[in-house]
Amino acid sequence: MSGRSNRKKAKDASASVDGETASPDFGFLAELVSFHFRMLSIELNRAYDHSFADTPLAGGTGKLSTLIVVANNPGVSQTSVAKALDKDRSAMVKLVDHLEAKELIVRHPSPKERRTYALQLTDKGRSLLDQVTNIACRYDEDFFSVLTDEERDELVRILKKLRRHHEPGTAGL
Amino acid sequence: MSGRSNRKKAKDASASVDGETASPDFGFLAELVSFHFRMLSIELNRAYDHSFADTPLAGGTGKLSTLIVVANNPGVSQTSVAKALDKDRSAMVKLVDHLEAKELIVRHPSPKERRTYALQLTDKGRSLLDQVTNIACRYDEDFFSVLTDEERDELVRILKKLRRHHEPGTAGL
DNA sequence: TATTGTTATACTCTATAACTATA
DNA sequence: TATAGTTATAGAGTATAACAATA
Repeated sequence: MSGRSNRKKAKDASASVDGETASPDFGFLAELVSFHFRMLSIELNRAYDHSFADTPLAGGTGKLSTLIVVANNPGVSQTSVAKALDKDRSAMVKLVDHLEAKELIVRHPSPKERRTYALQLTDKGRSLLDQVTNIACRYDEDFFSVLTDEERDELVRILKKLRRHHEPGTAGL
Repeated sequence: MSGRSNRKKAKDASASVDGETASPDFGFLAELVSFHFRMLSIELNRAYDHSFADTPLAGGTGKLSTLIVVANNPGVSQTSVAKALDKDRSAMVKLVDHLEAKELIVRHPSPKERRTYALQLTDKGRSLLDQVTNIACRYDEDFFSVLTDEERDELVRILKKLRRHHEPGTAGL
């Protein structure tokens, strides 16, 4: 939390005067890890939308991740899925609504708990998941294909380490 | 784009049957780099909102980044800022509207280009930026404080490498 | 024709609050 | 009282299309 000041005050290339240089000066923004993280996050989401454009799961990653969690945990409740994906209960309602409307998921009445639903994939949902699994893996491979295997492993390791310290609830990965 | 299959088929801990285990099975989602990236991204954004809650720049990172880019490139046009931050022109309009309404930024008429505005910070904007700079740096430090210096440097290096290959336009970092 | 700023539209995501029915 | 699902609302982010003024 302290004693870390090995930041470069580079600011080399683009010292703009009238503000209309090709690549503007980002100031201390370029020194923030979170800035680079966020900028890449934009590209990652864009690549996702592009890869899944011709798919019923197009538009945000919520549908795919929900479908996968339900597929691997038949009978889950909405709240469980929401917690797993770090989403809100109310957000999950709309996601399940959407997936149910497309007949990919069913809300079964839960046997023990009359408050909850037991979510399950339909045959159509299972079939679709089989199809998009290839797209998802290729999308992920392609996006990070620039990295060496060592860099990729290191990135995953660092991401998991960060998640362990920032996710209060489900830090069991 | 090929020849990379060192994925572990771990799936150790939580093999749920009724779907109501503490931590559900994420299936192949847990094998995607993008999944871990996205999950951490949620926490990063949450941490930002928390850090800037008592600030005129609360609610999204767009206001802060815009303020910084304008501060470091006095006289930039809206489109330039939009391109730099990888945003849409129409999105930038609302951001500048918001910052202008709070008297942090002014839209000066551009001397040469009558189509464009020359954006500049007001004294109030400069003053605010001075204040929030500390918050921004502390927010970034704190979030990644779990990492060693070497891990942090490696993370930044990998992020920049990925950005270089995925940002078509402004890859000059 | 191309570009800048703008407006309108639409959908995702996130967050909050309040309601219902169960427990 | 606590929880699961729901509904409503709100703002941020992203994307597209179209328009007027200007180049």
